[in-house]
Amino acid sequence: MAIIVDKEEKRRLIALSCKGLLLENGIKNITVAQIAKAANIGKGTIYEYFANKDEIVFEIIMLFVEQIQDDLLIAINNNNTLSCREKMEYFMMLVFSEAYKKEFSIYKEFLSIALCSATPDTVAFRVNCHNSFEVILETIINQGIENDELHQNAIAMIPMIRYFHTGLIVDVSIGRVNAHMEIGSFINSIFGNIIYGENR
Amino acid sequence: MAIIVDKEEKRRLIALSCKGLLLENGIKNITVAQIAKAANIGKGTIYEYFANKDEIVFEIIMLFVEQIQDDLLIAINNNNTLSCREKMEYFMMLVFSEAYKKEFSIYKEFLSIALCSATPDTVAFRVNCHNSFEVILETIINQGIENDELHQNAIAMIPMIRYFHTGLIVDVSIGRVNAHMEIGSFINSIFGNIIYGENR
Amino acid sequence: MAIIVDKEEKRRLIALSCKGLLLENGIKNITVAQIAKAANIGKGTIYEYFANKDEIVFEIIMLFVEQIQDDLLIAINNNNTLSCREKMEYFMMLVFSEAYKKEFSIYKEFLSIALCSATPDTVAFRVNCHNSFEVILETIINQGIENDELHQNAIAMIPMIRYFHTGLIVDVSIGRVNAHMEIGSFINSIFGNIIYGENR
Amino acid sequence: MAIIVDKEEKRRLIALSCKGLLLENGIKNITVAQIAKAANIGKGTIYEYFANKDEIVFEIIMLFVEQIQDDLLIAINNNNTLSCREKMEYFMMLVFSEAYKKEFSIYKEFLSIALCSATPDTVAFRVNCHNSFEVILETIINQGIENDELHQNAIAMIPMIRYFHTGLIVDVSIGRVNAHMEIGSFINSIFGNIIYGENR
DNA sequence: TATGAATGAGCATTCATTCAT
DNA sequence: AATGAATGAATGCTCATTCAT
Repeated sequence: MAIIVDKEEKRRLIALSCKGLLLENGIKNITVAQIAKAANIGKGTIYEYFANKDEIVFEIIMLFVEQIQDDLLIAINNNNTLSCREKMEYFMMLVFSEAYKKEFSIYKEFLSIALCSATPDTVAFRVNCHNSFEVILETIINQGIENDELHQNAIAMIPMIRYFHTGLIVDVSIGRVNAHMEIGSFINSIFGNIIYGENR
Repeated sequence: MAIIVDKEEKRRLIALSCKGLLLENGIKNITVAQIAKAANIGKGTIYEYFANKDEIVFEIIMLFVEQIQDDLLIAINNNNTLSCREKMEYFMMLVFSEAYKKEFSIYKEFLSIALCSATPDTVAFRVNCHNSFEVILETIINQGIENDELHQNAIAMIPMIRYFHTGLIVDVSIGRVNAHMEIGSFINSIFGNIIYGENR
Repeated sequence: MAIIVDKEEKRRLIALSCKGLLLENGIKNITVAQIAKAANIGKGTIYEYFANKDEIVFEIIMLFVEQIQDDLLIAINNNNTLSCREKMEYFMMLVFSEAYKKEFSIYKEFLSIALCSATPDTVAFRVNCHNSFEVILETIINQGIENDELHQNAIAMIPMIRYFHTGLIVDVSIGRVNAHMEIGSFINSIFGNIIYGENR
Repeated sequence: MAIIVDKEEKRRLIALSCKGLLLENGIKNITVAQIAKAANIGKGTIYEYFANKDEIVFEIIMLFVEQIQDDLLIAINNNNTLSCREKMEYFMMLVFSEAYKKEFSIYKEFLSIALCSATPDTVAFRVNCHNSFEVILETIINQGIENDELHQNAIAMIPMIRYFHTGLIVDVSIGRVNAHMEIGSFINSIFGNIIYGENR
């Protein structure tokens, strides 16, 4: 009896074989030939599982981003000695750390691609990223509320934090911005009860 | 004697002729042949004024972004009846408005390109963008401080607002985010004296 | 299963299809598009078998020069009624004959290219040419020694004969030199026991 | 009264300004723009004195080769302590010496160009080169005859020596030939009264 | 006479995708 | 199901030459 291969499973396997390739070359410079070689299959076979190159690239990126998110989640959950504030700082800094240099550049490439080609798939994936990100933030903030580090209404900050974080990623990539300092100020303004509006 | 041309001036002129082209096709799909045609000059002439294609594209983008910033500045200064809060909202919403749809997409493309190729020129330009943006914000916030709409320390918010705004641009481009709503919440949290940190 | 092609064999076939093309246009004016058309394959296919245009051109030239050498060898071996002196004359004259006009011009182009771009491949090939040339000369000279037409030490002349011949090719190409006459004199000086140095 | 410039004189002057340029870049990579800059005149002006680029290049090359020949002549005449044999060796070796490395490569380029484009001008120039070369050789050989180093008939060797020398230049450029050794053997065979033909 | 701005034909090379086997 | 040979459209850039001033 012939082996029936689960297409979705095979897509994953192909994508998985390319992680190293992506880290070495970046998304932009990858070719289908390289992917086929890395996955140890024929070029034609790729097209049995993916409609076009973009689909493959996307599958690999998804794998990556999910990986980063898992890392974040694990890192946060495994550090129960940290305060909410510390966790949030840790959480926001992780992608800027030296250890994540290559992953960071892949993430930037994802942003770059996604910015200009908002297909239903990219959108869905990006929404999914948001959610994962927010779940983690929620966990952290909830702990903060329990610890009396934060008010109940801090949950409402989540989208804003996300925008801040994304914007920071972009500006760190482009300009001469010091991520650590900016995150420090930001967290300070949250936890420091700084009031900007005049109380009238 | 042959005509002596002001190179910098000519660069501008060439770039200017291509604004429409860029709006139609987007940055990614533009070719040197198209640029030459749009500027009504020969392909070779392009290379008398620009070292390579990237330089031309960059010049055109600069023109665009500067235009947007000028529009912002004028819009803010010409609306003296608006409160600080209204101005800030207006300021943050402008790029998302229907009238700026095409310019918005050019700006996204700039971000997309800059994210993955941080040349000294892109960095310098991006830093310059920051500054212009911050100058406008400062004007708005200073007015708010004078009006007693904002505390003195509100000036410190500027970088954060910028990151928030950039992040929002990215997420609006990629995901299903409602810019108007998010900006509303954000401004609310600034002007509403919402305290997130527990007062201990 | 897809067809597996012998790359080396295919290189030869492609080169072979271009012999006529080269003879018509000369090496300098050939384009990859022409080569592809002559070989009746796609332009991209060329690059499956050759790293760049130079490699293709080189392969075609090799084909030509090998052909000339084979012709020489055959001509020499098939004319056993000729004396050593006659054979040597025949050998040196062949490339200048009307029948080899086009091949001669290809050889000149090879010299022209090789003169200014001594890659390892050109060098190896040229060394190989030397050797073939010398093998033929050796055969001829050995026969002369057996026939008592030449001294034993005549073998030592081989490199000098080769330089003479190459130099003559260059000068015939460039100046108004009569190959037949020059070869005649040269052979005369060899077989005529002419002594140039004073016997002291 | 306007200055009437002798066209031929101006051609020379332009060519002269480019000697350094040629030595740096080689003939192949030179552009008209570079020539104009080096000569400190406009690009258009070049075409007042030369019909096309080839003509300019040719003028520069002529200058060079003449220079080399002058050097040779001077070197030979200024070394009156040398024997005829030593002079001939010196004469043949000069172009291969380290001091003439760049000039040698220019000469190779000349050969390369001339091999494939035998215009009346190139031919005339090449013939002229022959003559200069032969004049020098004649001087050397005549001295040898006076010194009893050589027979009267040695004069007849001149063309052969020239072919040998040209061939050697080509082979040194292309293959792995040791000029010094080959010249040594050649001179030895001339001055050593080696007889190749059997005395019957 | 001198200029230098403008030109555009010309060309090697890449790579996603197809399809015969 | 798997393959990999074949493809050809698509594009940035150079540079000799012209010609208006």
